[in-house]
Amino acid sequence: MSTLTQPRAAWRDRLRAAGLRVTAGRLAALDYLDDHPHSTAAEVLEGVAPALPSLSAQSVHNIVHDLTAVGLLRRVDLPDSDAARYETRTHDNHHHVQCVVCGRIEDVDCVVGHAPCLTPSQTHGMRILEAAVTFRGICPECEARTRDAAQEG
Amino acid sequence: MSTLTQPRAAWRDRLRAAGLRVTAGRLAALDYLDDHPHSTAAEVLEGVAPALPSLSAQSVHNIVHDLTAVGLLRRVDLPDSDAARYETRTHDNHHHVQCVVCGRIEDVDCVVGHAPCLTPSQTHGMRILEAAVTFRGICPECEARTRDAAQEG
DNA sequence: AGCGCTCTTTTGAGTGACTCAAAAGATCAC
DNA sequence: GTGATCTTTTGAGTCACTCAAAAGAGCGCT
Repeated sequence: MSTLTQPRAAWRDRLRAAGLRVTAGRLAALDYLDDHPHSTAAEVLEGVAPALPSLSAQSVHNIVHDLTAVGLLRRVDLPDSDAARYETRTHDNHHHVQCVVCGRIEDVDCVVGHAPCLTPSQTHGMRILEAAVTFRGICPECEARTRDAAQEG
Repeated sequence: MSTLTQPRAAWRDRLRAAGLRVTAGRLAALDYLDDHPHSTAAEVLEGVAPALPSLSAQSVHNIVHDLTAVGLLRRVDLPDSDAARYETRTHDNHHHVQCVVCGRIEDVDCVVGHAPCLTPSQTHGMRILEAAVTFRGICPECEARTRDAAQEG
């Protein structure tokens, strides 16, 4: 049922290549985040619990921290979100759209080469390394629901 | 010595217009944030303490929350920042550059009309309301310091 | 100017994400 | 298999922020 882009064997190789040991917790977290991008540490813990009930919240924090450090995960900080989120899509500098109503998060590719977001008008002398862009919007479902509610009134 | 863009009398009027009472804490917080943009609640508390030692941390949280709600302040959520930041520049949809070394934050105007950041390639059907953009870079001072350190090695 | 209703601030406790540290446990090179 | 080393666990602690009730201040009204 899952739509994993990386089989477990690939994760094993990438963990080893990063100099990290292959553990059940790390594989489970990578699998879960591959299938459920933009999850918080708490969500990873909950999602992994059925298969790995012994995994502690602490370990999940260690895991996402370590895997982010070696580039196997990317940390996503969204405005108005209390907890950090993580995803397996790394090194492609994509951005995110979030529905302000339901909180749904989707990826948005950044057009490499054009990257208009990387050329701000004034940089205060700073050399720009990257741009973190979060679009806030309303998804079709929530917009329809809002419209329906308005018509009923 | 201060470079306030708004005299106190203006803040009084804007507070009253928003239906809020004029209190010493609110005026002090507005003054401080006008002079020290992108400050956290803790920084506001510290900066205001000399003039208003009785003001509690709780009150500062109330103040920035309430003033943000009525549009007198704007909340800024920066990646890798544990605390929310606030500024008096509202309603002009500007963005921010942050130095990844020293953490310095500067404003970046958004070119109204062109606003390339508001037209992502795919929106997943979402109607985009706004884009929150944070540029990460290195400020001249930190770059020079890095260069000097490299030459010494 | 003074009274009093209402909004603010204060005080105190509590939540939730995350960190630090030491001991128990698992991984992997040999 | 065995042991050194890395991970996980367990437990305590920090920090930003919230909730709630009582004390206090602002301001409309007379």
